[in-house]
Amino acid sequence: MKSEKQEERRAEIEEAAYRMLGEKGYAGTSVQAIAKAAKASNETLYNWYGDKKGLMAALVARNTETVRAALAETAGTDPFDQLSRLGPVLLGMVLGPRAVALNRAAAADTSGDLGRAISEGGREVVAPLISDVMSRAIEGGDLSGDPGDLTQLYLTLLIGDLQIRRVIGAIEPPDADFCTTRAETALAQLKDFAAP
Amino acid sequence: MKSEKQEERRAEIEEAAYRMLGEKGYAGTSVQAIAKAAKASNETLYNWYGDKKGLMAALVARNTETVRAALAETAGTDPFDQLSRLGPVLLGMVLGPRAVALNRAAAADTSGDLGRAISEGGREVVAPLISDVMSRAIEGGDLSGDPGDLTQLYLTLLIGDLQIRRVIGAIEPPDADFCTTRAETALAQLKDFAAP
DNA sequence: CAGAAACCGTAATTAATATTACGGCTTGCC
DNA sequence: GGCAAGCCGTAATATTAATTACGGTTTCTG
Repeated sequence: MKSEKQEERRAEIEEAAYRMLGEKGYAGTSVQAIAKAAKASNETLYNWYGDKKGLMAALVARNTETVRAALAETAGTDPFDQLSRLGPVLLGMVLGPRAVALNRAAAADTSGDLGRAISEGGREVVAPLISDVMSRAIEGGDLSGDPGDLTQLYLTLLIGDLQIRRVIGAIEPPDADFCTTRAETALAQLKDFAAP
Repeated sequence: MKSEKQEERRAEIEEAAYRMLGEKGYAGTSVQAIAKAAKASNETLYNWYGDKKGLMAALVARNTETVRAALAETAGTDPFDQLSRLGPVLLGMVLGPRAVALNRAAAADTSGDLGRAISEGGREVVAPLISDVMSRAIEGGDLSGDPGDLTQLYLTLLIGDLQIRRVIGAIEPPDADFCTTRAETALAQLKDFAAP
């Protein structure tokens, strides 16, 4: 109700939740443990979030905001410029601890609610943004094709199956260099595919 | 020990395990439930597989065999022919209930053992197979580039982020048409990209 | 066929954990 | 100041599931 302070508290709690998820995984993270880590009470967590899944949903929402903000930072005039800045950031987030933890939680949710929430807050927020860039590139005569298709292709080339492999623990967290290189490759391939 | 009969029994048990995983997910599937479903005893499961993770590892191994066998079926002389037959099959398996169930189990395994096992039994069995096909295509003058790179690119174009989206429940199981179409697209893009 | 080993059904054991409850302290509001 | 609501620490409840145990039966094995 009193947004100022409580909002801050929520941030702390969700921070703690991320920390626990990262350390112990979804199944290994109890609500009580999160409460203890955040020095909050069990009661508060249940009052605020409803249940464990509700808490996860809140994490997803917060992460969506973070992603949106980070990508907004990369706005630019030249489409390729913007893509080359956006690519590594996006890849880093998609493979970063938060997205991975949330995807693992969603994988454990048989209802599929979390997964859909992630999808809506992730892909469906990012895609329009990239689609805009593609449209500008097409207008500028730098690419040809349908903006939506190009967006899908770019995301495929950029992310590919890296995220699933990261989520199941088959690969280690990548460093910044890797993300940069991969993003460059993806962009180069995109240009090649969709040359006017 | 007595391979004939016990092997059959194991198959039944693992069949039941897959069924339960599909219905209830990893966390929702208890070893007892599997035992009951397979009309086996708890004791037997623990004797044979050690623990729950061991059982999952056995499922992974069995699935590896299935994948290998299915892909071996698609052997052919013309590389593109083979790819166009192999693509839909591979995609169907990767997005099928078994692979999805196992990936979900691996996502819940903080040790990463299952994930690595899946990776070794999946990607690392499939990749050399495709790499061979690529080599033949290159020798025949139908493609150019490095076989390993082309394999990675093909897998990226074919699978992309479909598997993670499927694992978190963001998309429904695909039908055969979808797999066929997507495989055709991936192949076309590969040809386009790696034209000699 | 006898003895042993393996297996089934069923239950005990043990640990967590999601969720609820409660007495006491803080804090904003009148 | 005083009170009402919200929050903390702590504990109770209740359920679930991993793992172990055991008597009775089936199945090998010699």
